[in-house]
Amino acid sequence: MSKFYITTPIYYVNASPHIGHAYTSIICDCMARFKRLGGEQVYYLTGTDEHGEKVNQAAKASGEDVSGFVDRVVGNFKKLWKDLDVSYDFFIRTTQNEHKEVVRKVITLLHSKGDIYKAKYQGFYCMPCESFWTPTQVKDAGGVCALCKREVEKIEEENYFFKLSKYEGWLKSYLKKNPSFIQPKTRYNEVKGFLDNNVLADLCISRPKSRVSWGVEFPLDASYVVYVWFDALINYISAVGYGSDDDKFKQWWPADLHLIGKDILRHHAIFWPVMLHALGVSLPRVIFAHGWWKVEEEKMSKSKGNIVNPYTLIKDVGTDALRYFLLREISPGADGNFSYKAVVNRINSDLANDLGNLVYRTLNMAQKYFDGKVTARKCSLPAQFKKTLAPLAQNYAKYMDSLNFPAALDLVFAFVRVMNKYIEDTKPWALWKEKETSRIEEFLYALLEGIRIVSVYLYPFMPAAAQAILRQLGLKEELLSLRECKWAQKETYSIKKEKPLFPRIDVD
RNA sequence: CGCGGGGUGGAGCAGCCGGGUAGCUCGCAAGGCUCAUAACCUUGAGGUCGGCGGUUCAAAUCCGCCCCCCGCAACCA
Repeated sequence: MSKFYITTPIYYVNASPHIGHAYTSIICDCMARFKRLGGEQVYYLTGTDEHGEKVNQAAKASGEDVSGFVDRVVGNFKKLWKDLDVSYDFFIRTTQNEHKEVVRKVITLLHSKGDIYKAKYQGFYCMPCESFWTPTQVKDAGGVCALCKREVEKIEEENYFFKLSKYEGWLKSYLKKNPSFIQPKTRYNEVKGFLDNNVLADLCISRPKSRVSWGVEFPLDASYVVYVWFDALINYISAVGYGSDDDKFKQWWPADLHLIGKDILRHHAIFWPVMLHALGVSLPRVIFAHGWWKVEEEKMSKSKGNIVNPYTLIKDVGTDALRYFLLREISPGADGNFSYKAVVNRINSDLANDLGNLVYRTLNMAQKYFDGKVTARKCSLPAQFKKTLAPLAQNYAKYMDSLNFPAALDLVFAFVRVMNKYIEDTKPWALWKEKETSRIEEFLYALLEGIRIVSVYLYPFMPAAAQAILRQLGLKEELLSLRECKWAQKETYSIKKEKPLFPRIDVD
């Protein structure tokens, strides 16, 4: 049995989760569930990044002590994942001792290998960004922080540096040899372009406690804490036993997929691979950066006040419909536009009209005509089913593996539409008047089999709906496996019809 | 000449790598049906594939030039 280790970024806890966080975790959840459907052993890691001055300040701003504050925000994240049916296997917090231990081990090891050194640093520091700038960088930016354009502070202090520069050549050749390491392709090009146009400077990985107090204490020098990103990235290995549980680490590492947002591409595509290489640890197989949701064509931002709250959406449309919208509307590399109109439109046409109505009308006929008991009769696969089911079976996994969720769903819904058409073409209401009961039963059996198969394919996207379908077909959840996507697996159906899966949403 | 995306019927997108009748969803129009969530099914209207030029028997797809839009600040997936 093969394994699949998938990760979200660890979310920064200076504020509560919004739709973007939900999107990232839902993508990973869809992948994780898809892999489980295929019988793979999955380890789905998520968690929180809790150090750094910004967290400290956020805690102060809300009048809480830091550890109470982070606990509370972490609670918000965990609750959201529960409500969104995010099936992670482990939740790591960078404030956990186990993690901090590993961070210290990593630094000690890199130091012993000669990749960390202490140096006096002269330059400029941007407090809010926790970033250093050389005089040239500040000058180019016009005398301010090159990132945020705010005032910088001239500083001269000693810090610890990680020798990124030493590995620049290695990283370039690694990327050249592994063109699928960073996905999608545009992001790969971006990283390559960045490396071609810039010289990698060594990375400052310590912060004096006088300035940043909330962090992992630097192992070589108690007057410093570890730079928050250096601490954070290590979660991907500390969570699976690096430096503490060799068997576990061997079982799961390397990660098969680091899913990230495009904003943190450089940390994952440059710092992280070099850190691992310097440690002598193998690299993750794929780093995939997804796009961003715009809201009504505008960038989502706190300052614009247009942050979409996932809880409001769960309340309005439900978890499955929200997951479906986010995964169906755009494929993960691209940016997308979020609007309530688009959400409602998508739900009504795909979920209520096509899928929900198909299930409802089919079950209704099964009850009306056969009192809910439908048995296989000459259950050969209708020709029109075969025509769409074959490409579905053939390409579903391929699309899922490449995170092309819209393409996978298109295939599934093409089959849903074929079944709706099959009902029109067969005209069961006419057959009923002619007392052609055995033909109707054959027809209904075909539909029930088709719906059963659809429920399996939809499970990664809408786990609760898939389970509800199986339940109404009188089947057990264990049948959620790609192996079950074959025709005529069941002999009898005992229908237990419930309310429509997805009620239409009326807009006022 | 900074870097990276993008410009395809009313809207949103796929197709472009490996040229060969322009595809999907929504919307719109007409019709059909009634098992069904005013749902479903059929048919139709609607595109000089940003512009110009080149390669080719043939270009949305390859090459060159040009125009326009977005990101490459912060909060932040």
